[in-house]
Amino acid sequence: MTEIQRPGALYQQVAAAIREAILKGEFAPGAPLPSEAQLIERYKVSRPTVRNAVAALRAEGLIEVRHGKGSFVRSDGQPSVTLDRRVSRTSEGRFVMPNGAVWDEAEEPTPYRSHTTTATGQLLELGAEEALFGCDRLLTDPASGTRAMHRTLIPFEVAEEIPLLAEAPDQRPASAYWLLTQAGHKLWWSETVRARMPLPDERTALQLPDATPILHLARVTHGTSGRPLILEELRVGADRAELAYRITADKEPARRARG
Amino acid sequence: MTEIQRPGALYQQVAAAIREAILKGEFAPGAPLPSEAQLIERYKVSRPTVRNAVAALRAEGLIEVRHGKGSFVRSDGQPSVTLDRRVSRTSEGRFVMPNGAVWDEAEEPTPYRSHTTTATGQLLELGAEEALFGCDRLLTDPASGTRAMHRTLIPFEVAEEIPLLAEAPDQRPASAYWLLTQAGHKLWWSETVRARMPLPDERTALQLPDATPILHLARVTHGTSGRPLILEELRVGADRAELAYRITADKEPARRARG
DNA sequence: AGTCATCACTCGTAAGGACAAGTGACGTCT
DNA sequence: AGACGTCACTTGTCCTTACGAGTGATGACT
Repeated sequence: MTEIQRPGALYQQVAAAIREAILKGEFAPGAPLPSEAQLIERYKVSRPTVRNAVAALRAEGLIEVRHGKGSFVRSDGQPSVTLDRRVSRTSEGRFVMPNGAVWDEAEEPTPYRSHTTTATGQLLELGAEEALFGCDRLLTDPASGTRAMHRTLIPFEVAEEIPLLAEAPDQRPASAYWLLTQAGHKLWWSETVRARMPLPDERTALQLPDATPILHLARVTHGTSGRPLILEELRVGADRAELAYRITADKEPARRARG
Repeated sequence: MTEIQRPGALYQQVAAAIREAILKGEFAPGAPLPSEAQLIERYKVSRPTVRNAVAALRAEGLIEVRHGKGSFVRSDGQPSVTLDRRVSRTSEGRFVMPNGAVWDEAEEPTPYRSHTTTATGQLLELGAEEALFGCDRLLTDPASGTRAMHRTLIPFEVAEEIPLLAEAPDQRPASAYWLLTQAGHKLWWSETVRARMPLPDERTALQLPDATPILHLARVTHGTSGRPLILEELRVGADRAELAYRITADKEPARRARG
């Protein structure tokens, strides 16, 4: 290491030096970084040290490494898709998902029967092991290449009350909303948002690059009856998508807290 | 490696074996994993290979490593705080932030003068380098230990029109909302949500563990005039916090798209 | 001219050794 | 009994060496 000795570990000094160089603009977004061999010579350190530094920057999401080609500065790029999470209705009363147009289904969805887990049971205000319909979709946005995993869960009890719902649990959510409305429900939704690192299967299914978290949404449809009607889950790579909400002031007192 | 040879790299096989063992419940959340030495003996591989495998699991957020103590299974814990992102008003019309009660300010906030960047300028529908007031806060929730970074940005032009706003730009957002309302504005908000890996300074400020993304919110306050009034940014570790929104159907046609 | 082998470059994987540094318990000394 | 040093354990850092594997250009062969 030819330079500073400050922050501690050698590889961190190297990482910091490269990070500075990038942020200073010495390496433009998309441009290749020096190869490992060059970094070894530049900073007079061994290869593991260089690789350790590169790994750190990779974990930060600052660079991207391609086998056989080199390391490249990641464009600090904004997400290319904004998912508008509002629910709109046409003048005839039909539901329109603002982003419904851009999503394409990769495969024909096939509904299945399953049961609530502790997590999904809590969101649906049911116990564990309660029967429900499920339907998974892999959505893609051809324009941006964004992928997302969508899951619809409908409790048996709810499906039984809405005949058409039980016959075709593979419908898109907007259809289910319409059926529920025709059954006399006035709908509203609660949505929770989390971010976490993807599991290995999510990484491959969503084709995520390194150091890319996913946004994990859970939307619960509420009707006029007390209990939740539908649970939808959406998982999407945070490198590609951002969410948009609209908020208006309401008069209800604040409640809710968990922990 | 004493077992399977399938997926490719040795360290990935080791990582997969450990991952399986964890998910199978062989190691309970919070329990210590075998030490590196034990893993070396168990799988008959070298130390770098074991460390590589452990590093992979760490990047997945599955385990946590403490220097001098060992590796531990991370509790797949749900976030301990749910941030209700609604805006409520009391019967007198005052604004109440649902989570305002739990947040504590670590230091006295000091407002400053700054300028829009391309990112903040776009959200405020201003150009770059436009003058504005800024005020940063480090929020903490003593009960859960959750930390968050909050920033308020108010364009000069807006502050000039609302006298009290310009005199005390360090007020909490609810106060600013109140002043805007008294100036005749009927408020609504648009909020965008992103997730990304933290920068080094965010990691330390928010005291984030490894492989923990942050949720990055941008809330824009809109009034009766056409232009945005306030921009608030909130950054919080996704291991501790989740977001909650309430959605009602509206009749506006879908718009918006970026990319 | 077109096809394909080769080569030089890149990063990925794996092993081995050595020492530093954090942690906690045990045992000795005061 | 209490304080403190030591020691055995843990992970962290760093080096050397070697080979495997993906990529693209060069050049020879057909």
